Amino acid sequence: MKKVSIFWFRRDLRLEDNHGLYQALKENENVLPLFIFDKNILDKLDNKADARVDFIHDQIGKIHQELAKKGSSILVKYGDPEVIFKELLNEYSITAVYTNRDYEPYATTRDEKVTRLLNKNHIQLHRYKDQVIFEPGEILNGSGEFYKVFTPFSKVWLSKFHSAKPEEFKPMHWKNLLQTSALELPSLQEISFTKSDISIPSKTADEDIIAHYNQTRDFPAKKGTSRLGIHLRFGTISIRKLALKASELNATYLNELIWREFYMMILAYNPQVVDQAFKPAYDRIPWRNKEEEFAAWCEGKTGYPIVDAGMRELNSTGYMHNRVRMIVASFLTKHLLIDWRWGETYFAEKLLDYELASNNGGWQWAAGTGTDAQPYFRVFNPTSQQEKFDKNWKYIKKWIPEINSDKYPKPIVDHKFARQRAIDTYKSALNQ
DNA sequence: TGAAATGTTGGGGCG
DNA sequence: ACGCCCCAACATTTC
Repeated sequence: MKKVSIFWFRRDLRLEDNHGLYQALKENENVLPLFIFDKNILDKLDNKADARVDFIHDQIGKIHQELAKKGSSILVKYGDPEVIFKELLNEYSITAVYTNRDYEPYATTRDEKVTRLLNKNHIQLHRYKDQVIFEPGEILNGSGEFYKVFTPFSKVWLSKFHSAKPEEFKPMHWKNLLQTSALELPSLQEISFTKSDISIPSKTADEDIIAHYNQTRDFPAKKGTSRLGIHLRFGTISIRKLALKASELNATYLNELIWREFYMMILAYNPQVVDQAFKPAYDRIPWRNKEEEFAAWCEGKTGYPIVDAGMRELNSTGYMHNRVRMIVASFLTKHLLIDWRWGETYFAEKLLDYELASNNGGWQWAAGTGTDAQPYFRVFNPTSQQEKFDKNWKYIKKWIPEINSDKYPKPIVDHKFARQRAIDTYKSALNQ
């Protein structure tokens, strides 16, 4: 049996500045890169033309080609990771396994199982910090507890960041890759998926966009946001490089990266937020949950142009501008009084840049149920939001061509009425 | 990273 | 010059 060390790729699909890969190559010879299409995750996706799976498949293909140039290859498997590792133990003499940490509830459980399996075989699973600047537990308050409010968290984050800037992991010791002929990659069909017709934007972060982020980010008709979400999700860019760039270019943008880590930390310490309000009292709200209203929201037929434009952008591109995400989330939870979990699930299915921690945090923020939440009586006015952020109707017209015709629906509910209903409903639920 | 209602202030018109 | 009113602009409170 061939003696190898394994580097297990997950949400870090790049060869440059990859912490775990760097360590594996530095400390071992014959490093075999591995990727597993995780059946546990993929089986839950109903859409078998999911652009994210397509994207991952493409990225693995690119890594495969890059490794071939170095005389190596990536081993790609499809199945339950624990089962796959059992098989690998029979095929290879494994000296160690390296990987980067992932803090989501499922990932944590999976990694514990794999750790137990490997340890039984006297193999270590070495895990490294790679997808964040500061991971859960690194930023705590004076009493050693996690922060429940963003602002003090961000102050500590920034001071730590400025006192010790992250460095790129290089040079990579490529000579320690296992030299092997190219291993076969499974096709999309072999993992039960097909090509999506949604294409993923390139990862070249336009520096101008980041530099002007604070001035342009709120206007959905402009190219004012980086659209790097999916690349942060799957690790096709390095958070270290991006955070350094952000700290040079735009404090507001850097702040968004801190929000990302804030919500990752909140999720790691409070895994129950996946399906419960961070503030338990808010689970007493009697959601109306009208199916037909939810359908109208999903389809972009609420009769509120800024809401409908956002939902249509999401449905046809897998992306929605961040300002509009807040507006549609406020509308669903406040105007229609539909459970934030319904909206969160819909976003999870549609958003290419879907990140559990951020999506959950954002929805709980909008619904007013989360940490550092907006008070429940803050109800976005979809009309004034539109007047502020899309006053020339440019974004709206792009996504709702029939906006001025009689085909466009009348408002699903009167704003003034719905606002009052939301405030009253929240108030009486919380006073119980 | 609200919005709407209510309160305050101060300038200008006017007797 | 003064008081009064109106009202816009801004500030504060309330939901």
